[in-house]
Amino acid sequence: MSMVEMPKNYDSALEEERILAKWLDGGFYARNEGPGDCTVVIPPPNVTGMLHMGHALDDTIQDTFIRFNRMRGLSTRWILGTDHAGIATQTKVDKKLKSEGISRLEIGREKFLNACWDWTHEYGGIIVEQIKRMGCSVDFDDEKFTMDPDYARAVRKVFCDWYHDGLIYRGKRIVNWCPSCTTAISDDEAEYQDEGGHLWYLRYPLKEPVDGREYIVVATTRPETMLGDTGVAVSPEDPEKAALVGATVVLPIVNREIPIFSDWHVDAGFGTGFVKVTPAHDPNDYAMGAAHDLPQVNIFDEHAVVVEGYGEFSGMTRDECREAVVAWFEREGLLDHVEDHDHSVMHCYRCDNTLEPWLSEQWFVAVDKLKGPATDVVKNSQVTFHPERWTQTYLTWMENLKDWCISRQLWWGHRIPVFYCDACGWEDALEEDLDVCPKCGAPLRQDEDVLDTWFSSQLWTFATQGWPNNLQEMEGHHPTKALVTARDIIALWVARMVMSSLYFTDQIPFEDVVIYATILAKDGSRMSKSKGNGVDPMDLINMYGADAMRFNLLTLVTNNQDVRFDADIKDGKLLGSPRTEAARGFVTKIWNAARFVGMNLEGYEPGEPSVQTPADAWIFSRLAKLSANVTKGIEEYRFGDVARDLHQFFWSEFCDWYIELSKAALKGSAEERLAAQRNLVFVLDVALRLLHPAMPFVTEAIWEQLPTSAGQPALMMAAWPEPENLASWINEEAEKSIGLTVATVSAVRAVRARYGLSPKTEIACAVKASQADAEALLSQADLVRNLANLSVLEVGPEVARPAESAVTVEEGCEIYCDLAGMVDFAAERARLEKDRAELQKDIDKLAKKLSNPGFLAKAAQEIIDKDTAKHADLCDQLARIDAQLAELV
RNA sequence: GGGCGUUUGGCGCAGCGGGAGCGCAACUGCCUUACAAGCAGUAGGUCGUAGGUUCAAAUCCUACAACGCCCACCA
Repeated sequence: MSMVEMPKNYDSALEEERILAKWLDGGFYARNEGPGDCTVVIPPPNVTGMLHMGHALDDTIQDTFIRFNRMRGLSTRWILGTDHAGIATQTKVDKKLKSEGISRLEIGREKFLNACWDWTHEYGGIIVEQIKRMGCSVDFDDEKFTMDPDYARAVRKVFCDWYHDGLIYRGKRIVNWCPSCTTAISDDEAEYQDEGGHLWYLRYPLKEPVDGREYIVVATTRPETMLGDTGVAVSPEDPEKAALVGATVVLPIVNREIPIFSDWHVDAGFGTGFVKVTPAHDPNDYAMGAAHDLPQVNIFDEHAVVVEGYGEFSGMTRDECREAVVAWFEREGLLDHVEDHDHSVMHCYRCDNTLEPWLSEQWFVAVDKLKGPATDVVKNSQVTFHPERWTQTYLTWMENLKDWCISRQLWWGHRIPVFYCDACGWEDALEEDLDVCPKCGAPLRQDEDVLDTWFSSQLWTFATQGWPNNLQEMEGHHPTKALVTARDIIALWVARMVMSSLYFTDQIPFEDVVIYATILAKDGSRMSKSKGNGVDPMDLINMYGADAMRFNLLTLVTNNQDVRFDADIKDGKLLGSPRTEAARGFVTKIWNAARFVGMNLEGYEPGEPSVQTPADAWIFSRLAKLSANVTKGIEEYRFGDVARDLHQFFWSEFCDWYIELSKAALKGSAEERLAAQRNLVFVLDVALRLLHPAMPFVTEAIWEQLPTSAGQPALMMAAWPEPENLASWINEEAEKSIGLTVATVSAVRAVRARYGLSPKTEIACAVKASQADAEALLSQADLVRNLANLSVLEVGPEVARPAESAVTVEEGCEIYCDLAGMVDFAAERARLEKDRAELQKDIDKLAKKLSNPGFLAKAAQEIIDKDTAKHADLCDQLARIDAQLAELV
């Protein structure tokens, strides 16, 4: 296809496939060597499913940033990978197997892991294809996975080093246990949900009456846990109960004798002021139990079913047990009363089951030594958050950080590399497997648990770059430049990467953390599968093209923390997205501007751009400023501003005016035509380069047709228009001069529209302007005549106003359109009077301001000067309108 | 309970101390050979409420309201 043959509409599906193949075949996605480094790691998507709008936004931002830096010649590489997402994937695979009538427990660990790998390959492949279709220039030839052998070695080394350095320890703790997934999950993975519940007031008899009291009353939301009570606590600041401290309670049902003691955890004002203490089933009670040496009685098994030894209650689930216990108390007359009580309950973020605080043996990372350095690098701005406010989120989390439970009772994940000898009690963390005990020779047993997914993904910036075996590979490419991610994993992931990277590489993992807004549905609710209101990025690409989706997404990148995505969805099907459609309109606009240039290239010879007309000087000046704004904007991650700047320039300046202005020159002499061609090609070429990071496909498709691309491999590898190379084009006078042209043409067009005069009707126009302005305008008299369809254009300081004319006052000029015999002047009079009233209002306002002594005394001189000039200008305009009104009969 | 964000024309959003903007939608007129997914023009807002600071407030401060998010706690 040549530029002359470009079809009217850009076929995104056709071009995207072709261009993508060209980029991939060209090997352009591999590392680009150069001075300065811009290595970026993709936040690895979970292999659990398809990409959603969050990924689309995330990846668009990164790709725009990467393409920009690649064009600037930096050493760029965008590292691709996916995350095994332990619990999430295991849940999905479990479900899939269950639907086939297969149970995980039946087939065993090895076969189950094979099923997980199959799943990973299938969905990992889909995700990679989707990333490709978005135009993301990641290094597809070197895809990482958090369970790759190399990666696994890195994970294992980290575990062993921390184990031997004393940062990893094992302990019996209360953890958030999911009885359905039968695993511990971290605090960060637990979700609180408010639920309506009850407070049951239970009577616990005292062994010996105290001051005549035979029983005390405790209030609880979880009566079933009373089977595990080993104490009753009161507040130390509760004088009424002081006498009871030290007394003994006989726990109903189990007849256990338990003490009453005082502890600061207790709030005397809540319930009865007596708290039943169940150290094995509540984090606070655990702490109290530890402080007061209470036994820990575990009443639940891993499925939250009551264990043996509790008579009729054994074998009951939590809920059954609750009912039975309450019934028992009621029957025995020990149920004092019941109140409604709303409270929040922890749920598993995966299966949504109610979590059970459960005492079990788990592995932990001690964070004391890690949090200090990780706090410092953010406080001293080595790591910078964009927008800046997320710094606080990070620091607050870091400050309140508790030891991290890293073991999970799952199969899919990195198995904990701790080996035990049951014969002699030997135990160690090993980087290589060992079969027999080095001490006694007995067979060894490896820990059954796997590591939390975040334990492996915390190494993402360096374990994807050769660490620890090939430190050469990382050299110069770590720290990475930017991490672009969602705010909900600042704590889970970002913070942990900082901690581990500082510990193992002595470097921060990245310099900038870019937090993008959460994309919400049109009505402000979260997009979710269950609601069926989620937008599939692939649907958007199919409907509007990847460039349109990307551009639309970039316009959404502002300081906001949420954005509503304006898409209509019905039953999970995308009906349309007005803003993406508008973005596609922009793509089409770019395509057609290029098509115009292509249609006018006959006789073109390569050559430098040159200023022939004020319009040339003006567009070059605008282009130079655009380059500066776009460059700075991308450097500062202000993608919304960048998108708006590009749109404004290309559409409102280049297309609406420069192309229109160039039409006359294209019809001029051979020299004028050639100069115009060269200038059009030049501006289009630079504009395409500036647009390319945001809209890679359409710009590449056009650019390869441009004469300036001859002999060059691809726009994505072409040089970035550096602001300093264009700065000499900046020309304020030219911008002013085109301002006059625009004002004149607009004035005539407005007059036409106002009086319903056809664009085909020629109008005689006269402009009264200063000598300098008149000269500037006259230099483009032909253009103005053309654009406004004028029969005559008269310009000068002494031009006379035709008797029956419409007058526009703008830019210090008076623009007269001779309308003799064409219109009703009563309307013109009314319009002028309306203008006059508005002017008068502005003048009064300004006059008031300028007569305010406070303003004159305190305002900056330049503001005063500006307002004074403005006031004079408005008064001048008013005088002109008055004069015109006087002349209108 | 602590923190954060948002509130600007019908819709989606910029602006964040000196005369209220953009895109879409609306209305009017144009099929002007790059583009009707276009062009030209018009209309529409006392910038959530109430105070305060300032010569000057959409913009800064305080309180309040609505909506949303995060963290903590809830025997």
